[in-house]
Amino acid sequence: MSQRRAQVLQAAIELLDEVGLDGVTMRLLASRLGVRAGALYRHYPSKQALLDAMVAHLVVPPGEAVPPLDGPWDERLRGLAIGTRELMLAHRDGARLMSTFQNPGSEAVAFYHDLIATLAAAGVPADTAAAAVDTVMAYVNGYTTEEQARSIATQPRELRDRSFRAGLELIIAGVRASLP
Amino acid sequence: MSQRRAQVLQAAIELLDEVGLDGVTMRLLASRLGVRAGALYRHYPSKQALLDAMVAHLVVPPGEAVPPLDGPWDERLRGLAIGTRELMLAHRDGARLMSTFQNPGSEAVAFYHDLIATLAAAGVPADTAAAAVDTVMAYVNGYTTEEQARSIATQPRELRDRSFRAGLELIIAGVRASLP
DNA sequence: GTTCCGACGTGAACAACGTTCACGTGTACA
DNA sequence: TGTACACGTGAACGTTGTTCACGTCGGAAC
Repeated sequence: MSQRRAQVLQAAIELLDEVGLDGVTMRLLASRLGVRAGALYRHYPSKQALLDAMVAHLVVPPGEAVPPLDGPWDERLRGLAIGTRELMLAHRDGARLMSTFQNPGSEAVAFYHDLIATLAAAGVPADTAAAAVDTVMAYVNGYTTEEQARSIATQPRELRDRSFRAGLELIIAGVRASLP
Repeated sequence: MSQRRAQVLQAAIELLDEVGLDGVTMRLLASRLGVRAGALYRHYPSKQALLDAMVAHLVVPPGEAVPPLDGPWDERLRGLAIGTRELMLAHRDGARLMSTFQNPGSEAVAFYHDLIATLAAAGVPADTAAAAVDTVMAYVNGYTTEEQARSIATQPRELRDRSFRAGLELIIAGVRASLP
């Protein structure tokens, strides 16, 4: 990736945290870089392409390895859920930003299948494992999206954490109850 | 509600099903009514107000009673989840539209508390009941949002129903396992 | 019957958005 | 010295939500 391209991406992420997703404008981003809006199209063919690059950069910060995914199956499921939520909460409107991403990406798909296989190896029936992962992901998306949409002047972080964990443990208990 | 106001709302919902949420434009909506865009502001102070009215109309079609909510607690929880998803799937981009709504509305809050009280009366501890409702709602939102975002050229409705039900039963099983 | 009012709509404008394009400008390499 | 390339300019285009001074028309009041 070109040097300038990376600078644009970096500035876009910083701008996101400052003004939120709706505030990220090609003109405003350009002005932060001391440049006119048209110049950005030298580096990204469209705003959507830039948003996609932001998601990819936030999901897998280059040079960082994916978490090991060890331990019993419930620990892995918990790790997936908590890690994903943490990723989304790390930036303003993180959940909404992720949902603008349509292209799942081959490594994300691979990660998904790995996780299911891992659960299966840990004793969870194949179809239950798939349902468990899907359910947890839907839950995390739904919970975190609403959490960030209404994050102004509501409960403190600790309470939201507790509430999130309570729902997660409910799902895990359901998976456990479905084991042979 | 004024006569014309209701016509605008009706046309907006029809337009939503035709062109999707992103296609709903004040100018296009006005042209469907044989009118210029500015005229719409006689009836709704902003586009957001119109979207809010659409959500309110779809959630509680005027003149229709809320479902009875009887039976054992798991039946009620199932009814909530399936009914909410059905509501969202009834219109194009329904889930995304609902999520543009910030104002929960007093009757929605009342419904929420009623449901929790109902679960409690059916033998679910108060905090477990609240967690259960929150978790189910987050799950439904997450599942249905993704479902509609990727609804083009994917699985048929029946398969998506089965997958949704599988996740829902997982959560219900989790609640059951948390009972004293 | 005239007057008045309120509901409704017009048409033109405004600011902001994403995007395009012909054109510059400087740096580095042959 | 010349040329290729990366980068940026500035002005425009079409679209969006929104505003506002101005019309029009029907019905109620005097």
